[in-house]
Amino acid sequence: MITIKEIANMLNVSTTTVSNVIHGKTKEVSPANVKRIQKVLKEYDYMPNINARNLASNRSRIIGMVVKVSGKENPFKDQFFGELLGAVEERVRSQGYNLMVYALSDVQQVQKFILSWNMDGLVTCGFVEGEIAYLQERYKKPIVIIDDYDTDGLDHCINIRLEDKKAAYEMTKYVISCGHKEIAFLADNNKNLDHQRFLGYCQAMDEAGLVGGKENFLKICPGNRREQDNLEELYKRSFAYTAIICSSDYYASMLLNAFQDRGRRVPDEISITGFDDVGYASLVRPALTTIRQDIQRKGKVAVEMLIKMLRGTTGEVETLVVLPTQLIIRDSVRNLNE
Amino acid sequence: MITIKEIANMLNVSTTTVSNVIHGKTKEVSPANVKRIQKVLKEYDYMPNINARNLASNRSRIIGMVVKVSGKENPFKDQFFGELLGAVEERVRSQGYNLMVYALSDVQQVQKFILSWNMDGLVTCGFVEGEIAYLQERYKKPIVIIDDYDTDGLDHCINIRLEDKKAAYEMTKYVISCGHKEIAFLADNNKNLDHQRFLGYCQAMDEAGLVGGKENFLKICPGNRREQDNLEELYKRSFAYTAIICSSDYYASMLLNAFQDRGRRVPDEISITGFDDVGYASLVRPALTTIRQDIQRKGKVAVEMLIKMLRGTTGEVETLVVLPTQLIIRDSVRNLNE
DNA sequence: TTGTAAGCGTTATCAT
DNA sequence: ATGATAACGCTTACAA
Repeated sequence: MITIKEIANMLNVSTTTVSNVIHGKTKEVSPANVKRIQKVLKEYDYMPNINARNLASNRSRIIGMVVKVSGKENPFKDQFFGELLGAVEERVRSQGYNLMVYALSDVQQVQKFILSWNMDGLVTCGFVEGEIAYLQERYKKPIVIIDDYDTDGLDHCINIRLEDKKAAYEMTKYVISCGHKEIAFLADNNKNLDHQRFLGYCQAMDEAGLVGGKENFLKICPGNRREQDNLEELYKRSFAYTAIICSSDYYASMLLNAFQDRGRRVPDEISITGFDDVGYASLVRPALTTIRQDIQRKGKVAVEMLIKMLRGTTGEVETLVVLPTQLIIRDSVRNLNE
Repeated sequence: MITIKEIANMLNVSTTTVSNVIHGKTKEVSPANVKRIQKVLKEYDYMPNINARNLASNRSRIIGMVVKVSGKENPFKDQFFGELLGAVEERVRSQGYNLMVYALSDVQQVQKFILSWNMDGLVTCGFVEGEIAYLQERYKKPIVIIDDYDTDGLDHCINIRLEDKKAAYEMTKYVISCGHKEIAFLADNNKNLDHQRFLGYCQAMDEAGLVGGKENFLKICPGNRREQDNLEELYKRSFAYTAIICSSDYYASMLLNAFQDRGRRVPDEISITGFDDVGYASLVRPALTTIRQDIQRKGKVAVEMLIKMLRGTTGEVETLVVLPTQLIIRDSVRNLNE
């Protein structure tokens, strides 16, 4: 690969002049030289050495996307993360940046990578309050936090999430409007966004004079060897309900199959709802009644907010973006009024 | 962030000495200095500036993953790519490299990025013969090509793919063994790996004295506004068959729903098979009879082969890896013999 | 309009 | 065991 210095020597000009042409500062260079230099640039297919450029200019044009994992899982197996990543990549690239991807379990690792590479900005997913604060303290550049709670108001950090509580509230209200009274809520934990969804469920139950609360929180434990026991137990407990609000399409589908395999008909005998509206939500049978979120947009907005901070647009950048959701009614909830 | 030079000044030693300690070459440094330096290193939380390191050492520890896209799609919406990426990321990271991800439609773009960043290696997906050759000519470092045909034997390139033809052959034979005679093959094109699968189908049909061939190739065109017309047409044509071999679970599921929505029962009235065994293959109803491939392993092997080339292990590195597949029998094929 | 030269933070060669 | 010092390729004052 040809370098600036080599070109400068070839043409008997200075590296400054070549550099200026490369960066389109043609006003500072005589037309004749612009031409000569551009010709060589093209002829030798000049490519800048980005490492050198970064070192000299103290920036990197790298944006990191790091998603938190526990254990050895592959988070991108989940359609949600895959789609999110794709949207982020597109935005990052089209804005002239480069995307580095990490699945990490430890903030210290995150710190090491973003500092060493001198990354210009970071998009994170799944880290919680203390962890973000840790990062924010030692990494003084923009951070976008996706789908987290309790991380508001940190300096140079932006939160992006859904109206989780409202969405779950509306879903629950819809199910109640179909005549259901014994309704459970299911998730794999009760923190962060799952907790918000749980709160929405509780509120709707409360307002309808029905009993929600912790005793109707069903915990699902997928991915370990007790999964089958867990499903069996959930199956048994499900007889106490006519409907179950699940915090993801993934769990809704698992339930769907576990129940149907055991001979329980959905939605005739029990109704099930999902969350996210991922690709297969409309593919499973019965098709899932669910909450749609626009994952693509989430990724896009994330990067755009990041870039806005990067450019340091003098106008203040909002520090929180809450994306809308939409109730999608399909076939997995039975109308008991009919 | 503290630099080597600063540490050296603080301790009145040379940068060489500090550098040696950083790299664990403690034999070349007096025990006393090792201790003093390590203490400062820890105390000030030294992080190397990777750009500087890369510039000086003429490597980058970056591995690029680039998947070809046409148009503005998000390839990572497809579970296959998501899972592949996750596996690649894990391997890359655990080997001490860093992953940069691009979805590109143009090899020239690829060239620009990999050369500018001085990437140590590349994993590609979806580029075809001429494109790979173009890259290989100007990028003299290891390239791993996933799921491509007609790219064999290029220098410093490794191919990784499935026994596509054999898998389709076996699937077709299985369907035939269930008593089917009118069997179609469905894909969105007839090139590359889809073509290989088509060939496997043809061979099985041939051997059984049945008629396969182009006239029973069904072309599906998803993702554009003619999608519904296309599905309607496929529905009509399907009456000529008792079974359809699809080249992906994705298409099999689409068909499943298009047919069932129109009142055609699967598998009672028509059988459908998939390919890949992605997550929802067992979630849709009827659960898909399909060909399983180990995507996780594909990604893992890809990176491992790449690293092997990188290390320039003197033993010759194989230039082609063909991964096995497995026929998974579920409920989407009817046994006509019973 | 053009050129000189310092500096970015490392690595690595070669003396000492 | 330790230290000077050049080199990596580029950006950017500053000078001419």
